[in-house]
Amino acid sequence: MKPKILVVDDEPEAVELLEFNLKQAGYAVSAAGDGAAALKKARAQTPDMVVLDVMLPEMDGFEVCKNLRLEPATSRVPILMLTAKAAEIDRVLGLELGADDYLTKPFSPRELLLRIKKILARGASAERPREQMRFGDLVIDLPRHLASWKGKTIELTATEFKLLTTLAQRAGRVQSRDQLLRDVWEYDSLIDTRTVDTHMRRLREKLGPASKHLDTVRGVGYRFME
Amino acid sequence: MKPKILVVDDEPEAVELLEFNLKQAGYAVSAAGDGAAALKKARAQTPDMVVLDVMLPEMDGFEVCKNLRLEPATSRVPILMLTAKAAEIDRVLGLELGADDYLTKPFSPRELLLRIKKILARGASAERPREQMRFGDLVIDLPRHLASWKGKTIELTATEFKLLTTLAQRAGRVQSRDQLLRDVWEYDSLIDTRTVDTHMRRLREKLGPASKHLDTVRGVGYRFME
DNA sequence: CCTGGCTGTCACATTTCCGTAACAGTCTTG
DNA sequence: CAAGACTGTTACGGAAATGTGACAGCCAGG
Repeated sequence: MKPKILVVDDEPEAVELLEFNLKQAGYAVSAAGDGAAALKKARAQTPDMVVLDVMLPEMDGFEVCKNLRLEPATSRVPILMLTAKAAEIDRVLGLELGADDYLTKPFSPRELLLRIKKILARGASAERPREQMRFGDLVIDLPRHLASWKGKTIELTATEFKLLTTLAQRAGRVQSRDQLLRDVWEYDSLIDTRTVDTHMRRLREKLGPASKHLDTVRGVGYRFME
Repeated sequence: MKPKILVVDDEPEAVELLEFNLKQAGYAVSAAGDGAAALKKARAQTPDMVVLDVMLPEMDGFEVCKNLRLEPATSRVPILMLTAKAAEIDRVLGLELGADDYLTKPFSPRELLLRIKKILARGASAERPREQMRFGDLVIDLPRHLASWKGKTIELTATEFKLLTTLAQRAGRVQSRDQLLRDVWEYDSLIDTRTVDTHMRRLREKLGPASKHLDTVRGVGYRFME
C-alpha cells in the first residue's frame, strides 16, 4: 500500500518534476493543475497527503487549503505548502490555514522527500494542533494569542508564547534545546542554545504558579507536564 | 463539482458575456432574462450563487432579491448585485435587501471573478457577516457604513471603516498584518505592511476612547478586544 | 481646472524585546 | 566529598517592532 500523494501546481513542468521524484521514492501520485480540480480530486481520492503550490490561477493555494480543511472528508489530510515568500509562512502554518509544513522555492528533491516522510510518519498517529488547550487552571488560546491562569491573562511576548505553545502541544515529551530552536525560532537558526534557557526562565517567571508544568530534564531539554 | 451560478439580466449580450467569462473560469452557469424566470430557476436548481442585475423589466432586481430571501429554499444563496448607480448601494447591501456584494457597471471580468471567488470561499463555511455589531458603547453598522460611540457618529474613511469591521468581525483573534492586507486591501496587495500601522493609528485617533478595543500584539499583529 | 480629502510611503522617535555573556547555584559522578 | 557539568539568574547593549508626524500622488466633486 503506497501512500497516495496529490500534487497541485499549475506549471506542468513543476508537476512533472514532483511526480517523478515522488514516484521514484515509492509514492502513488496524482496531480491537479488548479484549485477546483484539486478539491475535486482530494474529495474523490482522499489522498494521504497534499503537496500544494500557493500560486495558482483563479483559486489560490490559501483558498484551496481553507476549503480542504472545511470539508470533513479532507479536513484531516496533511498539507505541505510550496510558498514563495517567507512573509507568508506564519499564515500558512497558523490556525487560519493549518498547513502541516511548508517549503520555500526553490527546494531540492531531497528536502521535499524529508518533509513528506516526516509528516507521514507522525500523521499516522498525531492529531492536528488544537486551537485551545487547557491544563487545569492554565488555558492557552492560540488564535487569541492569550494565555491565562485562573482566568487572569498572562502577558507574554511573541517568543515566549510560541515557546509555551510548542511545549504544550508536545505535552509529556521532552524537547531538546535544538529542537526548540528549530520549532520556535524557525528552521535553521544560528542562535546559541543557551538562549532557550533564558527564555524558559522568563516564561517561568511570568507563568508564576503555572510554571509547575515546565520541567527541566537535565542533560536533555525541557518538557511540559500536564 | 463546479459551483452553479445563476445569471439574471435582460440584455442578451450581457448574459452572453457573463456566461462566457464564468464558464471560462470553471463555473456551471444558467441564465434568466427576467425576474419571474429567475425565481423559478433559483427554486429549481438552488444555485451556489446568483448574479443579479438591478435593471429588469417587470420585476426589478430589488424585488427578485427580496423574494429570494423570503423563501427558505433560496434564502441563504449568496447574491451579487449589478447596479448602475452608486446611490443604490446602501439599499442593496442594507438590511432590507441583504445582497452579499455589488458591482457597479461597467466592470472588468476580473473584478467579477474576484468578487465571486471571495463570496463563495467564505460561503462554504461562515455565515453571512453580521450586519450590526455592538461592543459596549461602540456600535458598528455595516449596511449604513457608520460607526458610533455613545450615539455620536464617528467619521471614518472607507479604508478605516473596513479595517475596523474586519477586526471587529474576528473579535478576539489576532490578525497579522499580511492577513489584514489581504482582507481589507482586497486581493493581491503589493502594499507595504507598515501601511497597516498608519491606518491603525488614524483609526485609533478617530475612535478616541473607543480605541481601547484595539490591541497591538507585538510581533504578531492587531486584535480587537470586546 | 483646481481643490480638498484620502492614501500609501518614508524618516524619525520610542518602546520593547531579544540574544549573549558572566556569574551563581545545583546536580551528578567518581 | 569534591570536581565538573549543567542549569538558573542577572544585567546589558543592540536590534527589531511599533508609534508618530510629514509629505506627495491621486481621485472625486465642484
